Amino acid sequence: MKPSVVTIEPNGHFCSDCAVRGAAVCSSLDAAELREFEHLGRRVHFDSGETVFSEEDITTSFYNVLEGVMRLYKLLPDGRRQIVGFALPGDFLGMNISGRHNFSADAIGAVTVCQFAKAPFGRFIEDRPLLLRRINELAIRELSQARDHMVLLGRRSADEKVATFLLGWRERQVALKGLSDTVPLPMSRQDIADYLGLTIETVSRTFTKLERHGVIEIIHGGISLLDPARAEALAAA
Amino acid sequence: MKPSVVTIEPNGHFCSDCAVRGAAVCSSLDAAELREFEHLGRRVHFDSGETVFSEEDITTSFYNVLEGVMRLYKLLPDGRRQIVGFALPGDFLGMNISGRHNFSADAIGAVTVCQFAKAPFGRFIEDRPLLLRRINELAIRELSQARDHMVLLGRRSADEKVATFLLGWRERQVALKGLSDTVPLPMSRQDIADYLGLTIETVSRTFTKLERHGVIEIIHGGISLLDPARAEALAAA
DNA sequence: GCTCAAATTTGATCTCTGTCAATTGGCTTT
DNA sequence: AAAGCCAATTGACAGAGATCAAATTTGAGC
Repeated sequence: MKPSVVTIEPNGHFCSDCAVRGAAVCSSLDAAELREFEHLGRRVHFDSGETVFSEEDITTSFYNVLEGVMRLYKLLPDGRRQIVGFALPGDFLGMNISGRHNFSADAIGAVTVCQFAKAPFGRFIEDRPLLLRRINELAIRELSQARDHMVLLGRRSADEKVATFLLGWRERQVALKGLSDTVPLPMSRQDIADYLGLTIETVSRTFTKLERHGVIEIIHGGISLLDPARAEALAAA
Repeated sequence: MKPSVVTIEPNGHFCSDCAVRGAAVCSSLDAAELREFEHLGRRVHFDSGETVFSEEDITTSFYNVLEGVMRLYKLLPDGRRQIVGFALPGDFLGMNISGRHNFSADAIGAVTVCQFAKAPFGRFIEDRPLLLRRINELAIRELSQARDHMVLLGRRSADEKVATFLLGWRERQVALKGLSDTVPLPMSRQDIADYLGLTIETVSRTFTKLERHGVIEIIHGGISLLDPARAEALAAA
């Protein structure tokens, strides 16, 4: 939204104690490579609502999300928006073949990324097939998720969409922070609507309905999943 | 649909005069590698309607489409279907990280594929980073297409969906067979509906409406694009 | 050419979700 | 605490596309 005010920590971070080490691209590197890799990336912070990169921008960097949540979206000429995904710690952004980003990304809440300039990163990959393999793995995983989301967008009802979203989001939280039935939802209702191909009103009504039926409880900044089994049933339909 | 009757040409085909050489994965191989590669793949034919592989099947092979069209789709438990793409000559199928296919694929009309057993193909890639790079490129391109399709499914009207589909399909035909305003549509209306997240009736009505307005002419086995400019306008909206 | 089945088109109606509008709630600023 | 603002909720209504149903066209055998 607003022009980015970016804070670059000049120095003093180490991959070896990186929060996402193991989950991220860098999991394919050994200790020696990691030390070299360290010099390629810079930690960069973004404040809530800041845009990290925009669709059609020339790709100058790749990004490894370290902390926070980002929304990834595409806009139609008339302003309609489709959120194509939410990025969480461990996600790797910026791959493309056109040399331009094919979606926009902005921070939902405070975000920290590990930013790599495109050229040196490309050179680093060159003779590290394992890293390329890892990147390929991530791309294929995303492709699979994208296809799942197509099914949701094209063939599921509003109720199913919302239930599926809540369960899927919880799943990701669990993978990141461990099991809990309290699901934080840092994104707005509008974000959820644009992710599910619905309107904000329909999302809101569906949340209310789920709450009335005792499936969830709407709490500040998220929901509490009271009846996971019923939610699963709604999602599968 | 029916159990597959597969014809394996025992021998006598050569990558060097393969129709998709250059467009496909193999474009990254040099002459020497190609000769070795030749022994890995077998040409296999599928008749119209035959299933090449099914979602959740253990992945035993990769496929390079040589001729024909395939529909790639996912089913919900209750039978609703979402077609996640159509595969044309040059497309590479079977990549996944779970070891299982994450969609089903069947032949629309007669199809020829170049089939590779998973293990030897994996070994062949092992020490050929260029091939891996090429596969990665294809995955990333598909990912980009998948995201475009999410926008269509989530945020476009029926008219826009159909117009976008016709233009996109024509584009692929052009890339494959050269420019023509006659667009063959080998897939059924139901397939188109399941690709666009619509019903067959809506697709049919939209075709009729486009024809009434002089944008297309519905011809045997396809359409003729009478007014590409107006179609573009409808698609962009 | 004739028959039967399947695909497509067309029509009538319904309903889910969108649109428009007003209200409520939460948070920040003063 | 009051004012102002934005996000979220709720209500009333409308419409795009789905559903149900029937007619028509197309294609495969015979």
